Amino acid sequence: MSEIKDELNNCLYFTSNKLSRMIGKMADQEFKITGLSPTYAFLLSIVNKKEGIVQKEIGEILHMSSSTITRFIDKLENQALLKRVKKGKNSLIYLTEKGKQKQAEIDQAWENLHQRYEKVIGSKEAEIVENINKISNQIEKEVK
Amino acid sequence: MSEIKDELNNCLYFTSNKLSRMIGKMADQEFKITGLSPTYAFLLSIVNKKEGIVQKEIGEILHMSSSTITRFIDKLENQALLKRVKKGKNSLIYLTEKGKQKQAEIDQAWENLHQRYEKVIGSKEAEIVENINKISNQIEKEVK
DNA sequence: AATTTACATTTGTATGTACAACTAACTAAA
DNA sequence: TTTAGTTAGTTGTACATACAAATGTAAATT
Repeated sequence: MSEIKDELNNCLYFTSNKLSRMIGKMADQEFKITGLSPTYAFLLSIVNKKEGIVQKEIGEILHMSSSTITRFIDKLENQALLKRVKKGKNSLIYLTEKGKQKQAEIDQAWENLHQRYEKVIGSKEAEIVENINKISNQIEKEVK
Repeated sequence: MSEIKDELNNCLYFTSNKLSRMIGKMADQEFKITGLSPTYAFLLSIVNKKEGIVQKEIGEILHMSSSTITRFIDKLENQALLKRVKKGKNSLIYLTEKGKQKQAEIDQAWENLHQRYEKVIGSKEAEIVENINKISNQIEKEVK
């Protein structure tokens, strides 16, 4: 019984799933002030940094499949936070005024989230995040 | 543009989501031989270690909500891999013969998964997993 | 014993995400 | 310039997961 717990806790698949769900909850809480879930907010930030970006590139930045990006953009377009401009086979994405105005809230939420988890995990934060990032990139290569 | 990538890569929420999706893919591949997805397989292993376990405890071990566990068990029961025995307000969970026979495959898949990602992330493996585990436990406390 | 409170499980519903199949548009080769 | 191949985006469908409300059962209080 406690063996199986140990086995799970030694499993990268299991622990990183767990971490993802937990930090996800924290992020949901902090991004509540924006009325968006964190990933949607990040997508908006990406467009904010590069108006006219194409969907494919958004997918690459977020490491998400293009169908997922289509769906996210559908929703954000419905909420009038961004708009598509079709150009040949591409869709160029731009923020609306309303989308631009969200940005301040998003930045705030993002900062709050960082501060909150930094308080929990302490000073090793940067190192840990970097490690996680490195591993996931390696696995990404291995897996596709 | 590259700034936003950096910002994302420094964000624990984002990186751990990414890691979770990537290792998830790897795990799906390795658990294909069992005909189950990894979490279902883990659930079966838990029951295997403790026949008659109640659902609540399974949820605690897997750190998942009880409704999720209900749904998982529904499916595994449909596949005749385990069965519920109602006892008062509890459901006691037991493996069927078929469920017991799966166990060897599951252990194999699990081992294959470990070996595969160990090859990728190298010798720091244990340390990294432990770190992730610690962090997610801390965050879990903070967040509920 | 009757009533309230607490707890375990289930159900309804919603969200994030992926894959495979499809369409539309561009590119290269014949 | 027609044909074949490639790429970007969309749609259908499916799965994991959560939360809140509902149900059923047990325990505690009156």
